[in-house]
Amino acid sequence: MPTFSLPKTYDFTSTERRLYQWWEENGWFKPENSRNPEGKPFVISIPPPNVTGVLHQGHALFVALEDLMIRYHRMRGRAALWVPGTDHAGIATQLQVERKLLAEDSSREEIGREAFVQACWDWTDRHHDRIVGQLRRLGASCDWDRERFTMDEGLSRAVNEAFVRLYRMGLIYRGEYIVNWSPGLQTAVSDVEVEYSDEQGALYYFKYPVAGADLDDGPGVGYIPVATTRPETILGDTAVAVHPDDERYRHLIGKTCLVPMLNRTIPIIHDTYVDREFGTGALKITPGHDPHDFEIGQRHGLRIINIMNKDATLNAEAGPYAGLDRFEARKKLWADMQTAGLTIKEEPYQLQVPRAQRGGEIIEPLVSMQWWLNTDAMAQLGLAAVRTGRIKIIPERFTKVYYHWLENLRHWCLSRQLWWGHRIPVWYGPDGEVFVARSAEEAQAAATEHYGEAVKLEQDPDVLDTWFSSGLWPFSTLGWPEDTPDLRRFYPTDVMETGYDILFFWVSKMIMQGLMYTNDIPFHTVYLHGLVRDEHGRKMSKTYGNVVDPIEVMDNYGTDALRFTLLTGSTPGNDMNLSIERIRANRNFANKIWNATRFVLGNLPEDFKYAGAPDPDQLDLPDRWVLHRLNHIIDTATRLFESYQFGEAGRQVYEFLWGDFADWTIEAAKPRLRGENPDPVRQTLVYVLDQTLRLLHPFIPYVTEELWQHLPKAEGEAPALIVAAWPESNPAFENQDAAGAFERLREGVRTIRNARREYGVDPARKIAATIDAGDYAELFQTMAPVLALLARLDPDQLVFGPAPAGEKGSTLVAGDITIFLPLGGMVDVEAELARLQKQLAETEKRIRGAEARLGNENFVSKAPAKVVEQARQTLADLQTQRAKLAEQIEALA
RNA sequence: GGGCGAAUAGCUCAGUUGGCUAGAGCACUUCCCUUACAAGGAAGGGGUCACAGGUUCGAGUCCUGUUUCGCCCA
Repeated sequence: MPTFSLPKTYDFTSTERRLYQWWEENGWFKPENSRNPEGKPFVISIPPPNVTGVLHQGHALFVALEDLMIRYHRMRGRAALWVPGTDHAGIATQLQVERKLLAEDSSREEIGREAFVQACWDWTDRHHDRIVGQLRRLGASCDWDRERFTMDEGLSRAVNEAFVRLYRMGLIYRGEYIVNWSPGLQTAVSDVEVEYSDEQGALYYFKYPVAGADLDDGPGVGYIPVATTRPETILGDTAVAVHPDDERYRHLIGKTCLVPMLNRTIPIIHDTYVDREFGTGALKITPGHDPHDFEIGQRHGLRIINIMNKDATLNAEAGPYAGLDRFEARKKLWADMQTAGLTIKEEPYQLQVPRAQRGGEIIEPLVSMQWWLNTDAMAQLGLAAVRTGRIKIIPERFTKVYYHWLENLRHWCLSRQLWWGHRIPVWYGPDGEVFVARSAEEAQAAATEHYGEAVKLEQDPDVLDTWFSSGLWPFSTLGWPEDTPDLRRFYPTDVMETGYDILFFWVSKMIMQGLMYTNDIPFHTVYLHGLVRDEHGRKMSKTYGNVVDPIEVMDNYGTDALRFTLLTGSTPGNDMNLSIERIRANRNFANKIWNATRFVLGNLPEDFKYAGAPDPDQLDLPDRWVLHRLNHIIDTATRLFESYQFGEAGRQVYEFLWGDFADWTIEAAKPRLRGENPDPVRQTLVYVLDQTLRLLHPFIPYVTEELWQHLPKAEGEAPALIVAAWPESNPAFENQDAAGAFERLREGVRTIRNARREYGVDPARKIAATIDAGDYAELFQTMAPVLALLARLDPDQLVFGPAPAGEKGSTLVAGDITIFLPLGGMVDVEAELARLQKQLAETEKRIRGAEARLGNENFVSKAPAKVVEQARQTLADLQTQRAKLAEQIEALA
């Protein structure tokens, strides 16, 4: 009878690659091939992974979420477009290539800039296929024909265009300010690329000698006591500051003191920034090597001394300490000061050490010449876009974080002293004249005009911060600055889905830059996900050895299992703990769907004609019930999708498929499939399964597509689940009565099963039963074969009506249904009595609760009618149950 | 120092306009290879929803405070 045979377990390895290829070959990832190609688009730009990176759970999570949204909207008939691509990841890539050169006993300096950039391209090309292949493996339904790379020609043009525009608006300027310098990487990094770690250090107290006084005259006269965590910066001090109201030091304001060991004369100034409570209450000022000091220095017109070389050794300004590394210099200077009697004490101190986000080395603040972006106006635009609700952030609490950050945004240091990246589109003439242009040719032309003759120009050696090009991503990938058809049709995009950890790095920059150049928001919704941690909530790290490799997981449990775990285990904005146990459970879920489908297909005759949505009037109770439930689950899932509660949607459908469809619908179908009129049962099974596979497709695309392909199709149905229509609830399936009746049947079955266990009835033994179902008697009677199968009753001894008098057995009460099991000698009268009394006690307790509730005038008058009605119904049911129980107890006693 | 999040079963977590006896997976107990599925089925045990107040007819859910842990910002 079966028209084919599916293997007993779902083999994902053979399925996944084949299906992905099939989808792609048919062009279903493209908006042009959606069911409604001219319809409203739904667009996501991928957060471009580092092109040289390796897939981790963060990637897996974002792919799962974004692919889910894309597939959902595609099924809903939107022209869904997911724009893929990768990021050149300036520092990360450069570091990798440098490491490789080092292994070959070479260096970037040795091979030169041009060869180095070429090496980076080679490296990029080699790694590109790996990361992209891994994204594909996750099932990402991106339009690969539209794939972009941040360094490709079009995007590079976009970067230059953006830079030139900002420059002409007067927002980009070159200046010598304090930056976060990474000595190992030999480049400036932006504020967001610095992380502060709490580390044990020391606070060094020492004497700042007052000029013309004697040290021995003590604090406040001979010297000012000062404390610092970085003694080597003393060498760059250009003032000592005290609070203007500080009695201890105010008389010294205007005098000068001498820099220890160097004996440079520096002024003693006053500034309310000084915290009198901290340290000694006096502050050394090093404008060249501390951001706060830099600001104080600007206020007071102090000299800036740079004591450090780019590699963090000290320079000539450090006098005798020149040439020493920063930490050696700290030791030596302190030792010398001890000898000179200038030190007071050292005490342990918890300090916040600035470290590079990449590489982790200690960042040195220092002053250098960089290109800067004035973000004041952009920040206002970015704030307004969210404040007015044009852009919504999910979860909502992150809007506050976003506001706070933008309200305090400082100018953005755009230059990076790297070789891998977008070269800053600035050229210098022989006299230092600046030419900012979209290309070398344009710069040359401008220079020729300026000088009246062709001159040789030098391009700025630096590259731009990677995040500058990433900030253009949602529109540069669609063709901006050209006015392309894609840009017109697909911009603004819809959702930006990414991790909350890059809200500042990236999301804010896309919003600001989008508003700046496109005069529009880049997306209307920002959906932020959390970090994927290990099963005990620890951050995954190679050193811990707790990394759960997505590739390995997919090898062992399948892509669907991984996706479903990530999707149902996470809630927006919260970190999630990923455990293999859970993944295994979800692999089992895939297998459950597989086998449920096997059952359905195995029960279809060869000439089966699928009619689509069944006519409920032709159906039995279990079918009408499951359609009613299906209706509910469709509405619930859709509502949850629309409110971005994907995890909850997945869990609900899971419960439905396993708990309602597999455990009850299929079981209840079994006897009827063997009965006289199996066709309506088959129709229902196919229909419900078809609809459920649709609901699950965005979560677990592979197993659902594979199975859906085997299902019979209605006339004119889509060729693949990926482009099939999202289910809609059907008012004709709404049937509260059938739902209620089947729930009672379920309750009856459960009660019988429970009693069988309690009395130790052999599971294989079919027993007799007399069921008094009251108002449901007729319905139950028609369901006799179903009841018999589910509760393992003997169909020949299944009687409907009142329990026979005087027979030995057990009487079960479930609501208004009474079931008598003639178990004869297995039943002990006393135990039976005790069981019934226990149930009666419980029932009475609940009745008291319900009565108290309904007796409350306020509840009846204030609670919604629906809730009150439900409470009354519950009470009535309980009262019926109580009466039946009392009856039984009396009969036994 | 400021802000945010978490605290619910042994473990990992759901629980979003406040409304049935607070759910799931894993683990646990007992039983079953019943022709869809042992990656399964059936029946169970297990929770003072961190603590203390408050609002409300009704609070895991809202408000205030406290404790512990984590994150972000300065």
